[in-house]
Amino acid sequence: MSMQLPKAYDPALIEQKWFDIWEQRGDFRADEHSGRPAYSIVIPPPNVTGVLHMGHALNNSLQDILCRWKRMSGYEVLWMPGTDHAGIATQNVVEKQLHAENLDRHELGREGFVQRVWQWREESGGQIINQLKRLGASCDWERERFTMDDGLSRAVREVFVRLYQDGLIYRDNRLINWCPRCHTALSDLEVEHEDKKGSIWHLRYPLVGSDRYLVVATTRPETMLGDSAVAVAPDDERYRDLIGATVLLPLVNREIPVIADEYVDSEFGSGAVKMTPAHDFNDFAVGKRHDLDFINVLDESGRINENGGSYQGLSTVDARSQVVADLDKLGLLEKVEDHVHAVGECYRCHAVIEPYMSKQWYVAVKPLAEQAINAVESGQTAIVPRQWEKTYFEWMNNIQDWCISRQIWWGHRIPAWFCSDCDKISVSLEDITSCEHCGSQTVEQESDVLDTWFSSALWPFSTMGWPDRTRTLETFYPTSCLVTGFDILFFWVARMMMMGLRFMDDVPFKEVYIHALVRDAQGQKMSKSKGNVIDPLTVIDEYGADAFRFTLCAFAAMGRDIRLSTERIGGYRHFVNKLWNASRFALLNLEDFDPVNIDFSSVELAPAEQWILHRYDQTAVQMNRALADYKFNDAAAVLYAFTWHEFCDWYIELSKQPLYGDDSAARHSAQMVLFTVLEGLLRLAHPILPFVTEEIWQALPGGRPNKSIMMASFPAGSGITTDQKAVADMEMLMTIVTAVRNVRGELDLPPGRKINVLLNCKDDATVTTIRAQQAAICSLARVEELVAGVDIDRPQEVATQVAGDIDVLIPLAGVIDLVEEEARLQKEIDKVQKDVDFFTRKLGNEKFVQNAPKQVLEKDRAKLAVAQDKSKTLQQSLEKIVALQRVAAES
RNA sequence: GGGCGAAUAGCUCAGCUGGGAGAGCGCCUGCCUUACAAGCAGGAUGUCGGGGGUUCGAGCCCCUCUUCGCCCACCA
Repeated sequence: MSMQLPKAYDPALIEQKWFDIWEQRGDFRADEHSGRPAYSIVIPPPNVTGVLHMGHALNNSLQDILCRWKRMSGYEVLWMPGTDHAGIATQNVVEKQLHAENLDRHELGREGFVQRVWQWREESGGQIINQLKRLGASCDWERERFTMDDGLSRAVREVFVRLYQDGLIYRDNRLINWCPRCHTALSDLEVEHEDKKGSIWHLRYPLVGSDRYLVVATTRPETMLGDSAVAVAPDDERYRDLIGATVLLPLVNREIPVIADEYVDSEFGSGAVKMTPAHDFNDFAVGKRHDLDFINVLDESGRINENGGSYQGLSTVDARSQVVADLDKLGLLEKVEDHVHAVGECYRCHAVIEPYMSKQWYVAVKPLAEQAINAVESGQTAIVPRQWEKTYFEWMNNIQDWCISRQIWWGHRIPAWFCSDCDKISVSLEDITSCEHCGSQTVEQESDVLDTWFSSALWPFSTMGWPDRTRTLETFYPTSCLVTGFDILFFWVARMMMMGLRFMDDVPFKEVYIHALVRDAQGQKMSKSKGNVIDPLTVIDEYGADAFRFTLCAFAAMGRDIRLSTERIGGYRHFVNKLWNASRFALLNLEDFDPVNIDFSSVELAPAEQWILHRYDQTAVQMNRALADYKFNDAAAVLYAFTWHEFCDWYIELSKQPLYGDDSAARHSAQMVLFTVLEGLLRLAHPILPFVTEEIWQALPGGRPNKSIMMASFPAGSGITTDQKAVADMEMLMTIVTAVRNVRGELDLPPGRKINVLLNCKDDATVTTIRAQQAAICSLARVEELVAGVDIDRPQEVATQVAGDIDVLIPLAGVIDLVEEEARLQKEIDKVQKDVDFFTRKLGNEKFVQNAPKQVLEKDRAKLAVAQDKSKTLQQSLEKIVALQRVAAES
C-alpha cells in the first residue's frame, strides 16, 4: 500500500514536483463565490527589478505560513501577488543598459524609451516571481498584478483626478529634494540622511559703508553665490545695530540686507547666517517671511548655472573649493572648522541631494492622515507588535505634503494638460485634445510621472479591480492582514491606510504584522558592498526550502532583528530529516495498515498511546494560538519539541514493542495511534514545511488521489478523550527510565551491559502501575529484570537514584565501582540539598507564609517534602556505600 | 534634538498577567540499539549589563547609570 522513502531526505527531488502539482490542481486559487469566510493578504509587491533577498524570503515565508494555515482552517484564502514598476529604480536599470550600448534615453525619445523598458520587463523583469515560487509561496498566481497594468493604471488616474477635484492635489513652486543624478524631484522619504565629516567655513561679508565685516558660518560655501541676505537673531546684542544694514556679497558683488529672524540661534557658529533661500530649506522659510530673492544658482545636473557668474559650469564640489580659494585670496576666509553634519542622499543612486526650486505636484495629506490615525486609534487596524503604533502616530502627526511628481519617463504619466492659450490646467480621466477651460487645441500633457509609491498606495484595492465594484473587492476587502518590514511603514503602509480609507471608505487591512529585519551573523545589515549577503536561492539549493522556512520561522520573534547564518539553517535541516526518518519508521510499520479501520472506541489504549494523543492535542492547541498571535517562533518551537522530543524520542521508541510483538490487538492500536499522530503532525507542520509534509503525507497508507495536504484541515486536536491517570502513568514511566539512564550514564555502564532494577515504591497502586508498564520500562532503559514492590529488600551493593517517590535501585554486586558511585551520590545529594535549603529558608519566612497565595505555598511545601525524601534516601545509600568501601579496605 | 529597541549559558536567542532560570547550536562522556551518526543516551555551563527601589518574593514592575543598535528631525 505505502511507498518506501529513501533513507535521507532530498529536497531537490520533490520541491519542484509538488509546486507544479499544486499549481496544476489550482490549490492556490481563491474563489470569491465559495461562501467560506474570507482571509486575504496582499503581497508587498517586490520591484520588477528585484532579486529575492533575505527580507523577501522572511516576509513571504511568514505570509505563506499564515495563508496555508488559514486555508487549512476552513477559510477562503486569497494571497494576491504582483510586482511594482519601481519607477526610478527600473529607469536606472534600463538607462544603464542603454549606456552600455552607447545610447541615452533622449536619443530614443520618450516613447521609444518606455517601450524599451516594457521590453526589458518582458525579457528579464519579474524573475523574483519564480524565486518566490521556489520558496513555496502559495499565492493565487493567476491573479498576478503589475502596478503598470491597464487596470491598475486606471485606478491611479481615478485617484489622481478625484483628489485633484477635491482640492487635495495641487501644484506649487517650492524647494524640493532634487537628485542631480536621476534628474528628478524626490519626496522627503526618499532622501536618506547620513552623517558625514565636513567643514564649517567662517566667511567675512564686508559691510557696506564701513570697514567692518560680518562673519557668517556655513557648511556649503558654494551656495553663497545665491545668497540674498544675512540673518541674525533679533535679540543678539552683537548685531542689534546691524539689522537693516547692507553687506556686499563677495565674489558676486551683490548688496544684500542684514535681517533679523527668530530662526537664528545666536549660540551657534558666529550668530550670523547667510541666507540662500533657493538652496536651503530653512533659508527658504526665512526667505518667504522676509520676501527675499530666490536666486537659483544650480542647473538640473547640480552644476553652477548662469547666476553663478564665472563659476558657471562647475560642479558643486569644484565650485566649493574654488569659492573658498577665491575668498581666501581676498582675505575673507576667517577660519575653517571640522564639522559633522547630515548629508541627504538619493535612496536609489546615493547621489547627494540638492534642495532645488521647482514646480511640482503635491498631495495635501493632512486630512487623509487624520482618518488614518483614527483608524488605528479606534482599533479598526491593529499594528502588531503594538510598539510600532507609536512610530506610526509620530509620523502621521508630523506629516508633510507629499511631493508626487517625478521627472522621469517610466511610470504613470500625470493626467494633466497645460493649455498654452489660457494657461490653465485640465485634469482628466481620459486623454484630452482640447482645453476644458477655453477649448483651445494647443494642450500638452504634463511630462512628469507619479511617484511609484502613489500606485503602491492603492495596491490593496487596485489589484482587486477597483474602481469597478467587483465581487473580489466585496469578498476580500478589507484584507485580513498585511505582513511587512518596518522599513516601509511610512512609504507604503501609512499611505495605503490613507488611500484605502479615502477611496474604499474602509481600512485596507485589519492587522499589520511588522516583522524584523534579517541581518548577518554579526548583526550587520546585509549588503553587496559588505559582501555578507546570504543568497536565499543558494540556501534553498543547499538545504531545501523547508529547512530554510523553518529557520526563518523559528527566528521570527517579535520586535527583534534576525541574525542569520547558514549553520543555523543546517541545524534545522536536521529537523526536517528527523521528521522524514520518523515517517520512514512509521511507513515500514504501517504496510499492512489501512486507516479505514481506525476505531478508537473499541480499544483500550496503553498509557504511552494516550499520552502521545494528549500531547498531540496540546501541541495543536498551542500551534493555533501561536499562529493567531503571530508568534511564529513559538509555533516552530512547539512543533520542534513535540516532533523530536515527544513523538520520536518517547513514543516511537515505545511503539516498537507492540509493533514488533505478537499481540495483534496491541499492534493494531499502536498502528492506529502511530498513524493518527503522524498524519496529524504532518498537517500541523505543513504551513511551515510545505514540501516534505506533502511528500510524506502522500506516501501514507490510505491513498489520497488528487488531494493535497493543504486541502486537508489544520488540526485542532485528535478529539480522542484521554485518561488523566494514563497520562500520569506515562509520565511516571518517563521519570523512572530517565533515572535508570542517568545512573547508566554517570557510572559509564554501556548500553550493552545488562542490568537489573529494583523499584521501591510507596504503595501498592504504584507497584501495580509499574508492573503494567514493566515491558516498556525494560525496553527503554535496557533492563533485564525489573522488580517492583513496597519495602523490598535492598541488596548490599546498589546504585541508588530517586524518581519522584520511587527509589530506583540497581544491584551491581562486584561490578559497581564504589568510589564512582560515592562521587555520583555526593553530587546528587549536593544538588538536592540546595533545594532543601532553598525551600526550608523560604517556608521559614513568616511573611512569605502569611502573604503568598495558598497554591504557591502548597506547591513549595510539596517540593520541600520531595527534596527531603530524596535527600534522605540518597544519604542512606551513601552511608552504605562508604561502609562497603571500609569493609573492602579492611579485607 | 526627539523617539524606539537591545543587554539572559561559549554563540544565537526564548522567557505570557512577578512565584525555585529555558531552547537550539557548540562542548564533555558513552554508544554503529534493525527510522534516523543529519542519529541515540547521559552530563556540564548563568552575580539574567551596573546601582538603587517596590514586594513575603524581581529576568519580569519603578528610578538611575553604562554600552550597543535603529528610526525621525531644517541648527547654519
